[in-house]
Amino acid sequence: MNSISPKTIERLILYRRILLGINPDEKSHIYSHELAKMTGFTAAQIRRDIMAVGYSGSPVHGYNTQAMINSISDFIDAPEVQNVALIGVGHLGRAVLNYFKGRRPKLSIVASFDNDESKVNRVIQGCRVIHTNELEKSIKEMNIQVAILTIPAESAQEIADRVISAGVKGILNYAPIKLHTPPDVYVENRDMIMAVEKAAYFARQKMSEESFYELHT
Amino acid sequence: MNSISPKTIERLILYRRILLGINPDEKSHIYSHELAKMTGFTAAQIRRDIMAVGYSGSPVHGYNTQAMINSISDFIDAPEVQNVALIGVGHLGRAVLNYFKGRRPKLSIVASFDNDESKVNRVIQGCRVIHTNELEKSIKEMNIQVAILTIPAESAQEIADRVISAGVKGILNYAPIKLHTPPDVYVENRDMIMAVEKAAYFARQKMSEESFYELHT
DNA sequence: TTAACGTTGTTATATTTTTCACAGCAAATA
DNA sequence: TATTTGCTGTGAAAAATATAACAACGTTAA
Repeated sequence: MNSISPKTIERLILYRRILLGINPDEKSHIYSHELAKMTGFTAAQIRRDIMAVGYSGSPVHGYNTQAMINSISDFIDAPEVQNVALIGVGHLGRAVLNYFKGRRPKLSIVASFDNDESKVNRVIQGCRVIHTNELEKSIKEMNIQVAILTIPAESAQEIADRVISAGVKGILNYAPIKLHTPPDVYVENRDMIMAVEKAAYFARQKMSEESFYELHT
Repeated sequence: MNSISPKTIERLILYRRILLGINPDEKSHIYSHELAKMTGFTAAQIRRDIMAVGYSGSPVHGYNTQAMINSISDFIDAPEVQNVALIGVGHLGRAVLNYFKGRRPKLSIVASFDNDESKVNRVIQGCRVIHTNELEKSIKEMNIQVAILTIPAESAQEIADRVISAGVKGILNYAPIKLHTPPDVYVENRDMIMAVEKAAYFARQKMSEESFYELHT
């Protein structure tokens, strides 16, 4: 049972995205160093990652783009469509719905929830809004395993508890709070405030690196 | 020049957030294992990270929350306020503005940009919208070093090039595309589609782990 | 006073992740 | 035919990251 690293998963998802953007009629094959250039990773790392999904390229032509997409998809995607719920139809929720809409055939945001009566039953970004009262019921009915939390920090833990009780196993958490969850639930945190702080910190680092080199040339 | 790892930076930002949420009158000190419980990291790792910022606790009382906040802040924050720009005042942009507003005293989103005439000059989430035509000019005038890109993938590279030409050193990129940037610019990618795919993948993993254990007990 | 306790700071160890380096191979070339 | 070329796949090495382990040390309690 050799588990694959989360970082590799992220990269594989990126490779697939890039490959999907290539017209196979114009370019049926691709070399690891070409993908490296496009993704910013190293060629060796790409070869390693590809190894992990069990696909092999040709030493002469490189990787067949279609075959590689298929291998990655076999590895990453579920055999059938996975249903996803989005909780919190504010600006962020709408943005996610909009970005995501129709992008991944094997993933479908089938329900959105909000406790704002004025939103309930409206269809927003192609998704009908259900009242949060119905959260557990709807999640069970629709067999939803993944939940996206685009709600304020104050309500995040409560909602997390509720979706988990209804059977959700993966949470994408945009609330700037550490969720307390059982070990059989995966949580991916996307803290926007932290992201800005991080970018600002490393921007500063880059600036000081620059002045360092200027001094030493 | 001992550089600190990005992972440690992320954790430090989280520690500070948690510490800021503690009332110092009720709890003036905290032990590494308490922070561990709250953050989900291990106590050893927390002690390590704290070491990196040069703060020391007491073997008896643990860490003084205020002193620790100050040490982390001295380490993470710039001495003066860093100015940040947000480009793309759609749903996502508004969400970021709203989440971020007033959260970090040393970071200020001082300008937002959009090329939709109907938004220009309106004040959205407390920030006046400037036309994208004025991007370079405004960034230089306001001495902005960090840019948040909440725009569609199609325009992301062009905008990135432009903000970099105007002096930006850190980019927080929400567009689902790999930006091509010079080495003296830091890019933090926050790809929402990928985040959903990742959460879905690991949700599935958790489910199969579970059935694995069920079979073997 | 002395011993036991519980925590930090830090060194050592383990683990994970990335990079290097090169054998092996088919095609192109001489 | 023999040689060169330029790729992949992968074992080995290196680098980065996390964990374990424990001395040192006030405090508490006997």
